[in-house]
Amino acid sequence: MIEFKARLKKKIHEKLKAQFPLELSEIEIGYSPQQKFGDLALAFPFQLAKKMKRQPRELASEITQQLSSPEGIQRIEVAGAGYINLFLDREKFFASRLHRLDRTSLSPDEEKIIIEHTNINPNKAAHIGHLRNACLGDTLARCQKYKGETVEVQNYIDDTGVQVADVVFGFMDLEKKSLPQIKEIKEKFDYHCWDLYARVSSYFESHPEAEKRRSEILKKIEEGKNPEYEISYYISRQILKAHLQTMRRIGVTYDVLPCESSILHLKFWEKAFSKLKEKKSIFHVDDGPNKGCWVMELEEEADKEKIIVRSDGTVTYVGKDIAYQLWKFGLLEKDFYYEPFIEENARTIWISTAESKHKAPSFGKGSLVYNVIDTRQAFLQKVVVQGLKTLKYLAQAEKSIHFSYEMVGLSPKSLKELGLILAEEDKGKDFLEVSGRKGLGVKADDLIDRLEEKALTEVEKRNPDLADDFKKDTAVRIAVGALRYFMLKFARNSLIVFDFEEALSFEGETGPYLQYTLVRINSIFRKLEEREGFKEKDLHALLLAKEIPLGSLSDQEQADFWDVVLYASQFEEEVLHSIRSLEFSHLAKFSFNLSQKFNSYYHLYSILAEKNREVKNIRILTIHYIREVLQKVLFLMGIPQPELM
RNA sequence: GCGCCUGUAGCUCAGGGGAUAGAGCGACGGACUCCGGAUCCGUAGGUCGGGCGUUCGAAUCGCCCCAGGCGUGCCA
Repeated sequence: MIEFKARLKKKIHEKLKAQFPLELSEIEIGYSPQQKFGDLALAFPFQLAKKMKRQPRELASEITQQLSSPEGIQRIEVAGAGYINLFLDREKFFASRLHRLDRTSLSPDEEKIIIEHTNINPNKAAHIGHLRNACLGDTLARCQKYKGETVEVQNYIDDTGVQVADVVFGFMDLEKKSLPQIKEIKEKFDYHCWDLYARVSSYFESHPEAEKRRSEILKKIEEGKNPEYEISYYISRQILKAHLQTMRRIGVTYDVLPCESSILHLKFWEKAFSKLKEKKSIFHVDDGPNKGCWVMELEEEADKEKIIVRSDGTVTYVGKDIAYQLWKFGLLEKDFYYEPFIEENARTIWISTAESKHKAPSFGKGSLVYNVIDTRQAFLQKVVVQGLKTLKYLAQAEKSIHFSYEMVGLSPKSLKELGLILAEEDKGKDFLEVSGRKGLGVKADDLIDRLEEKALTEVEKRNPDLADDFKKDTAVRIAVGALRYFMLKFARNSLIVFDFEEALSFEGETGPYLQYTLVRINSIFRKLEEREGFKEKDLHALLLAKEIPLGSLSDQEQADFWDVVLYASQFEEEVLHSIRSLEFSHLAKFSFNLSQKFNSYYHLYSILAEKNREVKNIRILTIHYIREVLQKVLFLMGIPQPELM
């Protein structure tokens, strides 16, 4: 539809530009709200009427005369106060859609796109908030790749921060364990650390004197070659592996894992620091409360300054982030080394190192960078962009995009289900923030386990005779479908108050509903083959038709057929719209609406039982078209396809 | 205080300046001698937080109020 509209727009402009003051960009082609108003609608006569000081309706009819019937358009009508409604030539349009099924009208705009997402501190298990992040980031990556872009997915690992140090403290000082003893832990390691981290946090609250030990651990981790460092290294790598495995379960993967430890050892910050000083992006403060710090003045609030380097000379998190952002654009004049971290489906995921030991691909040097981080970090992301601006990297500042989204909260009901007790201060709240520090949250693997369990029960109910492995595999797909759709269906600025009942639902607007729709379509094709020997090649023969003779359909069926086909044809527009607005709830909505339209159609028009060959063939082509679109859109959302369910 | 975000049906949420504001859940009532009922059809349910403005046209844009959330650390 994108290329169809583009051609049409040009044609309209050609025909009108001599007589009307109309720019190509002013012609917007929208969709009519109802079939009786046609398929496409032009509203520009309203603007034109104003410009020319004339009646819109009158102008619209003049324009309609002038346009006659462009190619592909069967009829043009003036409607309402001045709309021009276009009726497509359905037979030609549908045939051309079928011919274009394996082509795309999208094309890349960038050299290379970098998407950073997930970024979980490697000191505890992943939770539902992280799942939202990963689902959004992964869907963006899939859509950009579909568009034809070169995409690199980075997952930043903060392996030297206080969170990891806290768990080191937990193991060494609270549990009194040595590294060999830690390695013997049988329990799921990320789960063990989840509890331990919460214990450490509350320990620090009641034992302020332990602070000293905490800073000592931090220092030792940075120095390396001591038990604290060895343990921290073990923890962060072990938990990172657990995170990657969790994400693998829902079909999310990465290209490279840049680590903070590498940034530290390779002195990325020092390089960035000298650049910032050189360009006077940051200033040394000589007196006042921030005496001794290096600060950046904030664009919008001139009286406020953001500390980049503390008075003791250590750099803050934002400072390191600026260095990392410069690296992503290839502007730092420094680079990481890499080694393979794990193999996944015959693909290597690389992790950054401080030494050159392996031949590795080149990463970074993006032309467009997305940072998928929740909205609470908006301020810091702004500071990072301002860093680029003050360094005069204006183009890159424009191309640093904070893909922000609201957090996932917990309803008091789901807390109760988890057996967690509300703190006094939290009573009366509608929702609670997920907090790793407090151990407050739904662990990602727990949720996926529960989804799989429920899906398995449902599969058992419907298909008791299938092989166990097959049932299990199907349940996994359904679970992933349910989870990924759930994470995408909300607009990104909408706070998700997590509720088990809602998340575990497989009916209505859910992933399984979409999967079920596809399974149904496939089942029709399977039966066509079983009962009538209708094969792939027979379908291909039908697809070649130059025109589809819709005359054999009843008026009502023509209308119903057209409703679903015209909608399905908007797929790539939806992809583009979702990318541009970073709003993948559009894509989710589209897939759901399309499924709904199919399901209604399905109940009205039988395919297998239809006697009229022409009618039957059109129906076969219709559901094939829907299937093709639905498969693509599900893939973009990372929703797997079950064979049966 | 300042900045960002949110307010739409009982609940959860969609709505890209355009024609009669839509789904899902829940409630109630129905559906094929069947291509899979994880489905479909119908009914009830709305001062789009309030006000003013811009516009041929506002849930959508602007301003002001009201209510809520999140930022605003020499934490990350």
